Amino acid sequence: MNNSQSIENYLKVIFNQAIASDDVNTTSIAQALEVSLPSVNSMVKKLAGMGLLEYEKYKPLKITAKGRKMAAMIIRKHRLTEMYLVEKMGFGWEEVHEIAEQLEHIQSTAFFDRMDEILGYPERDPHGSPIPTSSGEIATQKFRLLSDCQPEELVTLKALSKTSDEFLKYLNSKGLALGVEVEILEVEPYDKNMTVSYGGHKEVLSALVCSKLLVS
Amino acid sequence: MNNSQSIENYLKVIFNQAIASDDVNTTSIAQALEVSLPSVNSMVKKLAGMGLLEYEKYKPLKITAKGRKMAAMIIRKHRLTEMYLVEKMGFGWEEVHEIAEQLEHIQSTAFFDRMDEILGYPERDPHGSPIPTSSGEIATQKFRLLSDCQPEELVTLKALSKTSDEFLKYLNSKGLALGVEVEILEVEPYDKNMTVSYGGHKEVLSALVCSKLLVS
DNA sequence: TTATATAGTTAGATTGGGCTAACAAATTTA
DNA sequence: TAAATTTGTTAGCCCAATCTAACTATATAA
Repeated sequence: MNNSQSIENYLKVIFNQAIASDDVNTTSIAQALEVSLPSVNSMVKKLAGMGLLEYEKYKPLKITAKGRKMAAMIIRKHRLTEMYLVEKMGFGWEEVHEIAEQLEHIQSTAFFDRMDEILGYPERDPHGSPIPTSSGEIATQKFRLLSDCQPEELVTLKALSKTSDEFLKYLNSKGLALGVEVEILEVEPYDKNMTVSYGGHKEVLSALVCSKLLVS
Repeated sequence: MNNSQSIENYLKVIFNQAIASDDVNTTSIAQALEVSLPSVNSMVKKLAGMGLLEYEKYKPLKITAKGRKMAAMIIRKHRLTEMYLVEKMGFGWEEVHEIAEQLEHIQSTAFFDRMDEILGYPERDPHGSPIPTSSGEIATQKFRLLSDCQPEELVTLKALSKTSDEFLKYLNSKGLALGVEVEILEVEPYDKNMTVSYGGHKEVLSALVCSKLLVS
């Protein structure tokens, strides 16, 4: 068996960091997975041996095409699962990450392909992140941050950038969901708090919140 | 984390063997899991240490109430999954065992409880085996073997005793499914082959097949 | 009832994935 | 540019789960 859960978790983290910065460093992997640096070091060597990474001592890591593809398949499983749990099993978008973290390691591709089919080949998961296709292609995110928008703009909430259960619960409490149209009324220059309007009422959103909302 | 997949697999096998013979021996566990005897020996000690088994050197093993309950929860996950895959995802009954073997190790009980709810709290899985409740109760099988029936009896196929993909495919090819009414026409004394009638046609079923069909 | 076969156990090695402690390279910053 | 900090590496250990080889009980059969 070539792919353990451990290997898959490393690959996923590395893939995600490669999107942000192309070069990946060992320390950030260690932090993301909450393991020690030596653990990362030895796993990185193993992944390199499997042709999933390019590794040279003391140099930044690079993920290979093979590694990228394998990571995409894991992320596909994760995001299809999240979508299925929300759409077909009635879970809330704040409940599904945890469950999908476990299900993404299921080997059977038939299982996920059937989910995909039942869902009608969705392009995005419940948090607006793109779902890789069964051939490993993944759409590039092309949304703006709400925090980069100006007063008087009218935008639609399309996705979230750094989610967590708490953040999702906060959004629930504010009635914010994907697809909601938001008008920017005012930006406070000092702390970048935004006063916005949606669903017929006004809200003040902090800079922290606005930096996690992707709109178009 | 107290329950690894390995522990769960041992427990499941031990539970199943305890149904058949109450006392369980090490060798049969080793065969079922395809591991060596020393591996079983050390795992058995660990399970005993966890209070799931009673173990004394050179004596037959006994599963404790705690062990039985934990095994029931794993089997519940397995059988609910099989039912869900067949009823809600369109898989054939010969495809689901493999997938359920993996899904049964998912921790989230909410996931399985939701399946249960969506399925309407089914009592049996697609192969007629009872599904333990969320509190760990499991219905006792009270069917007869088709091979124990006599000519002129009219029985209904209720469950299967020793399934495999090949056996299920064979049943598919013969149009045999749970709920089918079968009339026993003749039993050949020499080899116990049965001539039966169902769905408007006659078939001859071997003793091997008849010994795997549970009827009432 | 003794010999043999079977079942169970122990000792010790191996592999995967993790750790700490100690050290080396690279990068920052004074 | 030299010193200090951060980042990456190596050595060596641990634990879970497996294995083989060697041994001990128990059960079976001559």
